[in-house]
Amino acid sequence: MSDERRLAVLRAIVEDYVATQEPVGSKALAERHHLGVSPATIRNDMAALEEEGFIAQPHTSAGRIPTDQGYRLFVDRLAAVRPLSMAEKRAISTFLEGAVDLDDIVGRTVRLLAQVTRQVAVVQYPSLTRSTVRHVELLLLAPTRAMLVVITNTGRVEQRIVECPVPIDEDLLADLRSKINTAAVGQKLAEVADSVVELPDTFEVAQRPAVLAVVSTLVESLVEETEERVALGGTANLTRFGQDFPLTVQPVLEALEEQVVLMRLLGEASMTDALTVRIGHENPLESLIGTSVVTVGYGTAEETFARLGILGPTRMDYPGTMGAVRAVARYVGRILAES
Amino acid sequence: MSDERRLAVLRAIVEDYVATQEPVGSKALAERHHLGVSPATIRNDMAALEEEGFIAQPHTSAGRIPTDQGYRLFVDRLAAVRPLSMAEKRAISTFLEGAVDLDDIVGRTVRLLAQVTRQVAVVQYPSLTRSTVRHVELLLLAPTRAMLVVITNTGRVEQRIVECPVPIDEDLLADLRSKINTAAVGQKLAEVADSVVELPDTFEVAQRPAVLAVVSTLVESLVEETEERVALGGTANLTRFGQDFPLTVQPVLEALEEQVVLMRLLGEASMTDALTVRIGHENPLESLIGTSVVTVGYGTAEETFARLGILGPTRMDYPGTMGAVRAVARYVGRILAES
DNA sequence: ACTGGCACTCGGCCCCGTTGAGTGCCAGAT
DNA sequence: ATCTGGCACTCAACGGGGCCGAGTGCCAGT
Repeated sequence: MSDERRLAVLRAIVEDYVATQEPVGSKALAERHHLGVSPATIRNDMAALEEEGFIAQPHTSAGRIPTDQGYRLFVDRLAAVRPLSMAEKRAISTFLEGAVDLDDIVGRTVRLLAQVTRQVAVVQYPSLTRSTVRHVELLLLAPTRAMLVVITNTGRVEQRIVECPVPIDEDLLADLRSKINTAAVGQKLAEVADSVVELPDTFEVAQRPAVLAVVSTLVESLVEETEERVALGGTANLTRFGQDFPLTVQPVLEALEEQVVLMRLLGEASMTDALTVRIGHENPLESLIGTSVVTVGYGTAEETFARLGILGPTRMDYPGTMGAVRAVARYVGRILAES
Repeated sequence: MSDERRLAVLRAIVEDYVATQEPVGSKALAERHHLGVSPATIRNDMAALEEEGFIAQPHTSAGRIPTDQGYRLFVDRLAAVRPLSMAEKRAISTFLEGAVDLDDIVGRTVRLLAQVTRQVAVVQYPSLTRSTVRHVELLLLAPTRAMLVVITNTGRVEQRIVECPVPIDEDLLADLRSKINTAAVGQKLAEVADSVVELPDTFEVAQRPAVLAVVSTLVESLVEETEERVALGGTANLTRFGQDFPLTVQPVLEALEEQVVLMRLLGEASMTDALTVRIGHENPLESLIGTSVVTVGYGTAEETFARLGILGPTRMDYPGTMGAVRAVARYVGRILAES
């Protein structure tokens, strides 16, 4: 029994099932995909595939549907990422061109992804961990109250209010400002803490409390704000999945409301820019049975900013979805590199 | 036929239907609510109520359910806003106390509302139109590039990059900064444009291009950023509404993804702080048949910052929901006033 | 190693009778 | 006048029975 044909049968099953959403039987398979064998032969192959755990039958007398394992094999060995048409590419490009700031870029991206893939889209904001400091500004709001503004190379701006134990004067502030900038500009956020920790020592003792307040707020904000943000869109697409899926809609919606969960879905530590597909049980959440997650990193050639991707039922069009996700990621990376 | 009893019957129907989600019949009504009359009498009242359009029967031989008009009457004349228990109030208070910045406050509020009402929650960010300028800061990033930061009394911070046709020096910038602040601080955002428009005239001709660039960016940003933002949460609650509602889940989810639509839901121009209830067709969207929107303004005693509210099926617990929405709004207003 | 044939299983569908909640109406009671 | 009890009627929901057909596994034959 040819091993190749068995794979062909699996591929056919996945493709048909994804297209029709119905268990696919040997007869239909033999007709629609012109593999030159009879239904009976296919049945034997199917029996073998089932034995190995790649497909299953919902009821005794029904067709087969792929298991998570079956999809996995399909994605790994049978599916080529389908590139997008020129028209699609152009549409993506022009839609993203119009963005005016970071929020807008991310917002557009998430809408775009949702629309193109017709799935739920998730986009991480460019990671602060990897971004560098472009400028740090200090403003005096009141004698004992300053404002700290950090601008990153990815266009993100974070601000904090610093309450000072003692009054600060403008001269001190200016001095501090320039020293902080000298120490921090160009550094990755994570490294800034080390660079500024010894700054207070360079000031007179009387000034140290104020300096310390500012520096510690800076360090604290960098650590704290490193927490990643995530944008979400296309949840309406969840309802497209007929009557079988809705039982799962609830937990999925719940999961999607938790930032932390979204972060985990996007692949946690796996900070490569590789296109990854997590199928059903491979996901870190138990409540996501029946759903797959397709993600990829985006950024410039040199560094990955963050990840984006989609979430949908395991029975999705993997080649097309993967192509769309990858294409969108590329354009977003390009746009961000320009700005 | 006593008009009062007819109202009592309507109230009973609404209450029972909201509780059970099933059409309510005359017999059950007579039993559960001890109005001292027989089912037959109630039937007569029901017939009258139906005649007037307050209730309807889904099938010939089924109980009655309230119409949108029926709910309207219920809300207007029969329902008292139910105040929350001490425990609930305390929970709200402590949950909101922990917030660290504006985003956090809004985020917590939306989660809180969703949880307390078990509906979809919507919270407008404090309106920039009504807020005032607390401080304007100018930083020189490069000789022809400045950064403009506007801090409002509601804690919101907006920043813009200003590209200058000619180099600016620090002295000019300092002068401009102080003049802008003198003119703008304390003003409502909408009024700032008028206050600063003549500023360029007070500078030397050579400096005007630079000043103009900054001022026009300021004005532009104030106009543009007046666009309201909205936070959304609790969409998972949409799935609670059994099998009849899900047909409507799709359009609702779609609607909720549009910021503009959300803004309209929250009541557009109706910038009072009054608790308002829009029932079914009263909503500005056709796709929201079967859903009601309960909103209220929040802010300080003097001014309303924005609105917040929830969205759920017309068959909701109005007294409880209204109470919860109002209570949350009060606490949010208080928190914002403090900070 | 593949194919055609065959018996078998079982979910989906349609038809149909039963059930029971709920209604409207009317004649009688208060 | 107003309410009540009784009564006939309607109709959605439920469940059982029978049919159909897609799909399977197995086996004997090419």
